[in-house]
Amino acid sequence: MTTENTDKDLQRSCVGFDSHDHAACVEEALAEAEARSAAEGLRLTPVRRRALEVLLREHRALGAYDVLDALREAGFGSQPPVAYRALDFLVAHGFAHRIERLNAFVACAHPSRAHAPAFMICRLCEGVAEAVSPPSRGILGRAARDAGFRIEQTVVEAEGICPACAEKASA
Amino acid sequence: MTTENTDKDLQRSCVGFDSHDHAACVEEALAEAEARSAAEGLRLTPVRRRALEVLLREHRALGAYDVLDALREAGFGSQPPVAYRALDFLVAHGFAHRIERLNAFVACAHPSRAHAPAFMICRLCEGVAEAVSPPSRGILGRAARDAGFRIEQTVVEAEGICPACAEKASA
DNA sequence: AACCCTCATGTGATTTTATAACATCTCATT
DNA sequence: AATGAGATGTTATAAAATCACATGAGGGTT
Repeated sequence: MTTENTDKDLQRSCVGFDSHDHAACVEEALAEAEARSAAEGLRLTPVRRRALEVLLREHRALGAYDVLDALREAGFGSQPPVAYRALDFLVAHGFAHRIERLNAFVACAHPSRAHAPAFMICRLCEGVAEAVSPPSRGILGRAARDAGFRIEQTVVEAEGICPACAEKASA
Repeated sequence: MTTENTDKDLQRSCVGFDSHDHAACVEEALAEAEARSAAEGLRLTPVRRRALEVLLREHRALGAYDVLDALREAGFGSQPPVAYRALDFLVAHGFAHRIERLNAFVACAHPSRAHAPAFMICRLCEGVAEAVSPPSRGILGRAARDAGFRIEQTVVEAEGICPACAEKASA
């Protein structure tokens, strides 16, 4: 985690897909998560908080075992359930999302607001951008209405090339 | 596979999500696949054909290992790559789709026509319905255009309750 | 304080899903 | 017959996820 700054910086520059003050953005998101947890009686325990921090810092999709490595290094348990349970909590309460396509997880970019997330995943830099989507619109909403299908949860993910990587590739 | 006719019938009645002459639908789809393979020089070999037939018959999402079991029973190889390779071929050429949410595969409901598929997955009967979607519309298309993201592939899946199961539940 | 209850954590073992690596086979072409 | 590309088969292993069970930490009650 400390030996690959070049790679990480590339990823960050690509993620979002715009640049920003990342340290501040992590702090802010953590503070917001704590505030909401307090308000809603959620138990954002040390492991859970740390797992969220890891996702926020990396700012891209991380596998459960990547998170587990980080948690182990931070002195928490070292078995898979440790990571999966923390991630389950974060996903269940909207602090993070699961990216099905990658079997991986990202911190939510729009926490504390109900939304059906849609993701753009860069195949080259692995960056993940989250778009807010008005629920029940688009093809799925229409098809569901036509079919009489009751949607409970949606998975909307696009894989492709982000602007930064496209530019890099063409240069 | 032969001892659960009741369950399978329930599933079938739920899938699509409408009823139809399933045997004919399977035959038709296989014939169509063969015709297209011949036309495009694709090699729809015995294993691949059989894998497609299995998916068509079940008419719901099957895990790779379910398909493998069926292939083994049919006298083909019994190791995972046998199923994964056949499924890779089917997916690559649009005869089947992968359902990321379920780590499973379904036969394509609209083969021989380019489309970005969208799925409705019933949480109760495991039925899967496929909607045709005009490419690059809806939330993803808009978000991608705004972000300058070049979409190569999309995953659009909704999980919920199909009409038949909803009716059954409320009855 | 002692008790109880609930939820969270830690660990070992296992299951499920997927791929790597390599030998053999098939079949069209030369 | 010789070649070569693609398909198949097998062994082994990797990657992702869950099960089962013991322990622990905090509340609330008596």
